[in-house]
Amino acid sequence: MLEKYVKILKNDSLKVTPQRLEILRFLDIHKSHPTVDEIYQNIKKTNPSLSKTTVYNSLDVLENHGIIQSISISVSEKRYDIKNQMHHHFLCKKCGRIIDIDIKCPNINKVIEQGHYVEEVHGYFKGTCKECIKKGNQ
Amino acid sequence: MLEKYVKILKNDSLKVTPQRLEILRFLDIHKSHPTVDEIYQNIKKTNPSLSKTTVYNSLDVLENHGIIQSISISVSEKRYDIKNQMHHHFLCKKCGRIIDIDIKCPNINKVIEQGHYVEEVHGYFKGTCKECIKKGNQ
DNA sequence: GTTCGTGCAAATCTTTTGCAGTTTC
DNA sequence: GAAACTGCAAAAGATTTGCACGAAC
Repeated sequence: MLEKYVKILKNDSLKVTPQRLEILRFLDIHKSHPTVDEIYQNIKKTNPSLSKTTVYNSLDVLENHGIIQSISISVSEKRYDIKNQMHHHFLCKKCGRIIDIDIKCPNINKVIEQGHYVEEVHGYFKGTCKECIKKGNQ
Repeated sequence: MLEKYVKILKNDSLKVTPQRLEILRFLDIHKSHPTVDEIYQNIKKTNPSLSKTTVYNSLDVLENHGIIQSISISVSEKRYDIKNQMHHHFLCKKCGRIIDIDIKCPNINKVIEQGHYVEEVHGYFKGTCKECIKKGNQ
């Protein structure tokens, strides 16, 4: 898995550092849309010298190169996600989880018709997730 | 126009204060999706005693009662918007404007089919707006 | 008169900046 | 060896909290 990211970093002429690889590995394994602090705290366990500044720097660089994306689904902090095939997000207001929604890009053609050039589409849905409904979680 | 909002506040058994009315009036007139600070600075001009805490408090209350909505289209601060009929948002990466997009709710049925209960849908599009394309704004 | 809202100051939390030292290529 | 990256400490920016006073009903 790491070879894939080594290749991606090199292709973008970014330096391959252990910190960047750990962040990418973490995002690849944990599809939980973690916050900056969650990423930092977890990687710090095995790399105690890690600094939060590096996490911020790396996430910025990786996002600018389109390798990861940030999700700002109106919770206090930003969350991050590996940018694989296009998908959207559902925020459960009951349990707070953010769930991937794999549907086609919503009416993008209508926006293009209006004359704008569209590079990104983010669909954010909010409500109560399937599991919370089952559990009767109010 | 203010009568409309007096009625809405009373219906929700919220107290009708000049601060809340001014905030609602500001959001109703300026469809520019202002930040907390923009709202604060503008209303302060005519109501010098206004405090930013009150702006935060009022926006929270109004959002929780579904009268306004916040937009977190991955710019640093939250932005606010009167919640009228469903619409989505386009962020121009060149000029920074947020433009209302009046299209039908993107594939919401697909999400409902997956078993979730959907209350809100926010479509965020990013790219270059019509005007910036015309101007050749890079 | 009671409840709710406002405004101030201080605190908290997230993110950014400047810079010296280190690593990558 | 040059350019890029890391990590620390300090700064900045946004938002929240506690609380006394004031306004709304």
